[in-house]
Amino acid sequence: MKILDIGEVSQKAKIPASTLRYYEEIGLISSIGRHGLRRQFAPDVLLQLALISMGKSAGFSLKEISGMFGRDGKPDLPREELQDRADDLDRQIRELSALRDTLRHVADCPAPSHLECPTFRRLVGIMGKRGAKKADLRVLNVT
Amino acid sequence: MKILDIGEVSQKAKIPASTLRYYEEIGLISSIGRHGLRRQFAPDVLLQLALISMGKSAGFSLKEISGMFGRDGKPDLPREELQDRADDLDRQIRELSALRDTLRHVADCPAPSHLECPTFRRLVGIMGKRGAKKADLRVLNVT
DNA sequence: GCTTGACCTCAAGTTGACTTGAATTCGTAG
DNA sequence: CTACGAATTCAAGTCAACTTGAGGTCAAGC
Repeated sequence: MKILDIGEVSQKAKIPASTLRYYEEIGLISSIGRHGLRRQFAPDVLLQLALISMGKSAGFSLKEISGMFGRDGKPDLPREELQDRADDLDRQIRELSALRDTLRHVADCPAPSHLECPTFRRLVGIMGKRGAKKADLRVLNVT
Repeated sequence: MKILDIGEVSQKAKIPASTLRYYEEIGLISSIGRHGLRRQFAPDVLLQLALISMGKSAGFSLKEISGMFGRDGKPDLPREELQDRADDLDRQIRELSALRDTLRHVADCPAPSHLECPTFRRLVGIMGKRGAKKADLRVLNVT
């Protein structure tokens, strides 16, 4: 179990040291000791940081992320809540797929205004799956 | 083509009027006139707002979104750039899928610390597709 | 033993995306 | 004609997630 100091973590995870300090400050990750002043981390922190990165790219706040795989990789949340999050992600994945297809269509379609193009409208329409459950509120930023 | 005033747009899109004003201010959408003081919008604005919502949930900034489907639904960006964005989305969709699977696994797996669970590590490992192209930088927040 | 470079702390600053509040202006219903 | 409610402007405030800067500390190499 090789111990990493903050510089190595920063380099391997491509995250500035200041951010790692900040993450520790808010309890998202934790250092395992010091070498002089230097923070030392267990190698697992790299895995945690990967999770954090994914969580962020899914639009979760750092607070939510720390609830999902807290300080030591154990979730604070009940199973049901975790399944709800997963369901959110399914919805979001469908949306992103529609967005991706829309983007590719826009890149190819010669129509002058896409708002008039039926293909475009159909693609965007995929978003139109209504039914605002609690889950959607986060996604739609309706708080 | 029925014209909508800001209240209707706000209600149908579930977006506060203040936000709509803000979006107009930054040139993301545009109103088509006034009725007294009240802003009026073309119905297409609802489609645009759906796109904006998707773009946001994909992690794009409002500035990027307005580059993709600017003020009247026409992209400012060259095709190549749009395809790059779509590629980003593909990557992100893969990540979100991994995250979703990880979440479901965490909800089910009885292991005390997930960092020790091989299934967990494999799932998170999907993220490990390295090769930091310009595109990844945004996703990874390495600017 | 001294220098150097990477790290430290702590407070303050930044950015993006909105929201809030006070004072004002319409248009419609009564 | 007046009251009402829904919108308006504009400046200022908020929040999350970091970043920056000044001034200090340490351990490893020469």
